[in-house]
Amino acid sequence: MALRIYNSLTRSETEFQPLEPGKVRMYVCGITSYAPSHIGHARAYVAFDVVYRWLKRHYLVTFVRNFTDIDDKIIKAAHANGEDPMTLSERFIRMFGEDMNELGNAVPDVEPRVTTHIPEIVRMIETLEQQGFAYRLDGDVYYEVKKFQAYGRLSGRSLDQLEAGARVEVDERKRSPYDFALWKAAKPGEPFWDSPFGKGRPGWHIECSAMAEKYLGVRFDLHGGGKDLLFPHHENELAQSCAAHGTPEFANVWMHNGFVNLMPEGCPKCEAAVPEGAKVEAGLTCAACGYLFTEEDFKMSKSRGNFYPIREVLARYEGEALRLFFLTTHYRKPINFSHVLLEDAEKRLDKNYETLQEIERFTTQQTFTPGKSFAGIFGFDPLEKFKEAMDSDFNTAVALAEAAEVFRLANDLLRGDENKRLGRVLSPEETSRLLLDCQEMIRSMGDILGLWQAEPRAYLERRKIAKSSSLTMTPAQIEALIVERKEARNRKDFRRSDQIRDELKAKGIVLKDAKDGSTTWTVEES
RNA sequence: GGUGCCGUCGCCAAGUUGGUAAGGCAUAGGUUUGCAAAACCUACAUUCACCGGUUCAAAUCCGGUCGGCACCUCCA
Repeated sequence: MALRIYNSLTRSETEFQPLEPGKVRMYVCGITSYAPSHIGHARAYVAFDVVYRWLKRHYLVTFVRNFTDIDDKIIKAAHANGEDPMTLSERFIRMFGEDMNELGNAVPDVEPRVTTHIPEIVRMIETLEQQGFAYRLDGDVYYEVKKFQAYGRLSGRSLDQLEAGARVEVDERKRSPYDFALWKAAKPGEPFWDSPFGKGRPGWHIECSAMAEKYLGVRFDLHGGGKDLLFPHHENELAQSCAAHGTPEFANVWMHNGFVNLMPEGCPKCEAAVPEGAKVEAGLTCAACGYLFTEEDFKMSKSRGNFYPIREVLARYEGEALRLFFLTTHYRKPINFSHVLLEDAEKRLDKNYETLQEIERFTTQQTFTPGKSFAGIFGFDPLEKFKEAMDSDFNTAVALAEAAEVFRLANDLLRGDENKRLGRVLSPEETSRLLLDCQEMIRSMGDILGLWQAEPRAYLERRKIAKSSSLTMTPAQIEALIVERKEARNRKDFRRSDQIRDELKAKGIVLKDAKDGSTTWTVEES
């Protein structure tokens, strides 16, 4: 089956055909580095990371994601704390890199910055000026949207419609309120570069056009970003690039991811609206379902302005859990951010790693004999269905369902008694071989989704430590009680052994007895 | 005012070129266990906001109603 992608430009899902056989060139709009990146960024870049990984399976991909490192907001933020704009920008770029790493996102092939591409930008503005698409105004240079026939094609609006809406503040000097700055004259105290238009800096939009051209050419395959960028950012990029290149097309396929919505003023669990005048604060319960509001819920409601920094989330949850949470919803649909859902994702991930650990334990202790493959024995191939899901406009929700099937089968195999699906008992050798197949499938799916790549033992150990922070006992004390319980069990003193179990349970520690007689412990999440 | 999206089990969420409802969490019963935990098995939407239409057949198409959201201004 061929890969089909929803194209914002045509508003339809179509089969993907690279411009150049075997190769894909993609551009994704990066951040403006003036503040810590938020969960909206996290979702967008996880979504496009999966796109990148999937495309890499079939093509030689060049992935470009820029940094807009000079901009009004950066200058403003820098002035606010008496810092050099470049220093501030650099700091947030570094933070962004750390956040992306925690989320398991691959590093793009090129991460160009505006400030190191001023000549390319200036050259493009000059071209636009020569072609009659730009005009100068008091040291600024503007793009004249009326000169570009197809303006509005991407976002599906006409200039007439836009002007009827008229929510932009009107700058009387401009020929149209929708004309946008290609170059901005420097005000005193602002950073600037010399140019034929005077001292100044690039406007927003032009940097992406110039850098895309430099690294990907006049035409390329994919252009991505958040839904909010569709207008005006992408519309303007398209207008600039086509005008400067004298071509009717720019990116072949435009992809836009849906938003992360923060919870409204209501209960995060049952979504019951908070009655007028009622107080919502941490420690109170929801009248409808009894859910206990936490500090975070409250904070989230207050910060509807999109500011939930990635690192605040990562301080409490595994980056991989946040990733899994995003992937349970198709990338184009909006997703509601909530702690309840994130905890679900984290629990699911913990169980996945427990299964992976069990597989490892079993298969390293057991030899296997070659024989029929997984698909040959079970009569179906989860990997094929997984691929079909990915080919359907990157349907990670369905892909995840296929992965869940493999995990269930692996657990079934690990039980060691009659296999329910096959209706017979498998030999250890056969079980081992099938488990290795499962492991291989999970690794392979995970390689695309950016999940399940950690060493299970290391992951589980880290989780245990993270969850232990609220514990009143040290691991050594716990281990000592486990030893005592084992002795009690050996002499069949179940009263004492259960007493120890209950004691630990009360402190949030759950014991797990394995078949081989060993006992492990996990921390119950509060 | 303009443009677009969405409303599927208690919660999250697939499915919309029409053909008889994926998966996860939760819940109930069972197997297993000295007891647990985990795991596995079984059950859990004759129904897809509502109303009407097209059709042999609709969650999927058409019209309408109600409800939620986004964009048109910086924003992933």
